[in-house]
Amino acid sequence: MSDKSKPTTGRKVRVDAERNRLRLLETAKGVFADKGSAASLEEIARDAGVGIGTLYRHFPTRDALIEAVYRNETEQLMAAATRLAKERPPVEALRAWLLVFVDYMAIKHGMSEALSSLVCGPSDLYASSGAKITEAVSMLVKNATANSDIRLSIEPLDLLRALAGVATIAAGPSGSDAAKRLVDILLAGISTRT
Amino acid sequence: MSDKSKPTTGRKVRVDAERNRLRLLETAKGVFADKGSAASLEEIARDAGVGIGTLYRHFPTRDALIEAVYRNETEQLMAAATRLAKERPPVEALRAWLLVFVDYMAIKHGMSEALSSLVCGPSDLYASSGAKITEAVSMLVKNATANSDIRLSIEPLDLLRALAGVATIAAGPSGSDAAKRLVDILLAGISTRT
DNA sequence: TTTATATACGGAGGCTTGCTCCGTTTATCA
DNA sequence: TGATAAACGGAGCAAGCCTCCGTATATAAA
Repeated sequence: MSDKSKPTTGRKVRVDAERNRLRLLETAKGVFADKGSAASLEEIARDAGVGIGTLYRHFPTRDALIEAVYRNETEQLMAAATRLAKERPPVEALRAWLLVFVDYMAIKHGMSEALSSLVCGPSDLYASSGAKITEAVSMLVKNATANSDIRLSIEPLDLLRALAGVATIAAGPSGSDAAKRLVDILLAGISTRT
Repeated sequence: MSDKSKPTTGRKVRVDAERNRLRLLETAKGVFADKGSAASLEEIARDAGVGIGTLYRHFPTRDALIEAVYRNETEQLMAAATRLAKERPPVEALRAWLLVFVDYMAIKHGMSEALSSLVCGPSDLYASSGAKITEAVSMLVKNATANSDIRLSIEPLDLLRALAGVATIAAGPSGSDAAKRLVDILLAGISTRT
């Protein structure tokens, strides 16, 4: 993270460019949360007070913008995974993290949609963020299996996909509750304890 | 099903109208499967060899078309539920039906997306089809709980939502396998047997 | 068979949105 | 204080959604 984004030139990054980039990210976060990731990019540019051309220069595709917006969120999920792994016994850490995941999806309405694509990734677009989340959940799962708390007969990511599915489809508070109950069912389903 | 759609008049339904209706349904099924339910309606009309106006007369909204396309599918799901409930013990019937559900979602790529909306229904659009599927899964679940095979701590529909989520997000054969493993985990999670 | 007419057809056209291109403006550096 | 590389931003084209209405035709009556 020490590069100035343009190592090929001596010029510093212009402050207006960086400012607009941040304004766009902030605005996009709000708009995506409100209207889902299919929201109008023109609206985002307008709300951010920049031209549509500026938006497209910073983020050449819709997906590039989405990825940038949610990179921050995925990093928080990663951090939570690391912290929980240290603080709690394996299976509890896993449960707690899954609940954190559900909360993230619930709070940011539109985010669940984005996270779905992200968790999936037949496209390479979300590859880096997706890889991080995979890493997080895999670590938690590995700890729990090593401890013989659970037997895993499914890809760790598929657990997230199921949660993402419920949260995506049934948005709102009731969907969140459903997702939380689903966490218990899933954990019971893969538990070695009777 | 004995009405001629226009009981207010003596005229028969014109054969060209019915033919175009069927062509549109058939074409839409293919295009939705290929490109998801956001596919261009103009393309569907073009492929079906009719004008865009004709498409809109038969199906005033995109959702009307989607609903019509998948009504047939949901009826098959209903039929399968009824049949399985008669032929097998409760919990097996439930498992078998969930697997049928997964297969449906896997085979028709684009359908999973439509079914997601359908299974959800904050909109009334898919109300009738959604209600049928709810009915089907509820019956199977009720049988199994009455038999004390499972304890249900979650809405039956949420089971489908989880499956839909996995199938939607991870399309293709691997997604299908994942969804099938998920069925086992879910059933283990709500089973009363240790 | 011929005629009358209800009904369906289909595309032009108005509108919105996605995305590109390029002339104008401005922050940086010498 | 220029020179200039870089960013800005909106005009403009393409594509899609949906409506409207003149034209074509299947059906029913004579």
